[in-house]
Amino acid sequence: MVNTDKYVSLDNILKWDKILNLKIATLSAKKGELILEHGFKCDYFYFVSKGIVRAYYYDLEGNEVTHWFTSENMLITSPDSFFRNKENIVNIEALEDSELYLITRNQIDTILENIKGADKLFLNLIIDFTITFSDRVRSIHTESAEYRYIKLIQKHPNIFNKAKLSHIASYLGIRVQSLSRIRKRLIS
Amino acid sequence: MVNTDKYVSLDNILKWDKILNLKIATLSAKKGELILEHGFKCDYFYFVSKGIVRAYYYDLEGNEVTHWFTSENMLITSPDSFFRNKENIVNIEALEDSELYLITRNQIDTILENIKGADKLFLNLIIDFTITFSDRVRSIHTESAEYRYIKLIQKHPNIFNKAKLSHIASYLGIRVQSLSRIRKRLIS
DNA sequence: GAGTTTTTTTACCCTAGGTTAAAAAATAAG
DNA sequence: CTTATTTTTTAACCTAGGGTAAAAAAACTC
Repeated sequence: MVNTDKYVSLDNILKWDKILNLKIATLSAKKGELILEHGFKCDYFYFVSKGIVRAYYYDLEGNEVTHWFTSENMLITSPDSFFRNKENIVNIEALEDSELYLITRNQIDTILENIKGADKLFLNLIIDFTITFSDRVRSIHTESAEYRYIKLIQKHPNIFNKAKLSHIASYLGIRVQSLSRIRKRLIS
Repeated sequence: MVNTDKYVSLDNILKWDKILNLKIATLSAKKGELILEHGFKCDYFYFVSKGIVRAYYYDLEGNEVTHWFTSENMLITSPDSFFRNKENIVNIEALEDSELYLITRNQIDTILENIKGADKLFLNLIIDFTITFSDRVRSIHTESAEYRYIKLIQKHPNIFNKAKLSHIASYLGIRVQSLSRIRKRLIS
């Protein structure tokens, strides 16, 4: 029962599901389909085993704002709804046909209570979330939209080649038109 | 040895220190003193038992940019240095005379291995970090600097009445002059 | 409490990105 | 293919905040 992995992986999930008989649910989502809708509670930690998904919310004018992207073998949820029981504000949609594992809080508790070392895996998972968002704040505050766009495309071509420009623009905190302007500037 | 608290508190730290003989170090920092300097590793999770501290880094032009503030009974660290062993980029300074407990990774491991329920406390702690930063990104992308300034002052008067305007401005992602302009607009 | 240093405000002009609207290009649907 | 729809680009003008510099106010220092 010793676990030597460093992250919560699909292998782990399948193993835990089998050992503890958790009956973790799965979900197939077609391109464009909503996986989670805002306004309710978020009951799952979603593990994306296939595809790419996008979380977004609306600003005061009703524009979609991309919060983050998640691709294969990564987890996504609405932290303050899933962990703190607040009303969920994000929508999660599939950017291409996707497959997900839906893990509940109870299942996580069961895993934490029965699998030695799982606490460190989940801790590491959440630490990665923290580092990612923390660095995102730093990036927004110290780097230009143009620089951040270039960095994104280079670092995550798989994600950003599938996303619409409007998704990327709002992820960067700018309008599509501005991103288009930036792209034009980059070509010449 | 059952632990019913929800967060990593000073009480917890003192109790763990006693039970496990961790010999957690303490640090007194005078107003203006640096608690952590960038360029090295960050070896501690800092628990602020008294005072207010500020974490900041430098942008490409050499301007200080406030990353976050931490006041009494809260923890602060450089997540990707402390947890991932990267070179630390933040400086942490005392905004007033402060007292801190310095917790090492080994001490945390010892706590996790010996105290039943501590895993959930640390998990909750890191989840709060994630929620805070995640919401900060949302806030930056959907709310004006003026609105975010008003919100800060109302929500954390204790912190933001002690900080210089330049600290608050860079926390908001704007220049002091712009914050000054916003403040003038708010008076009239 | 006069003088020095730091912080905050003000003012002027500048720029990245916003807004609105329309054209062009790419996708999807028949 | 052809048409309809969605996405991306372009353009003209607007605005929040940036850059520079200097004045005013506040906070230390001796």
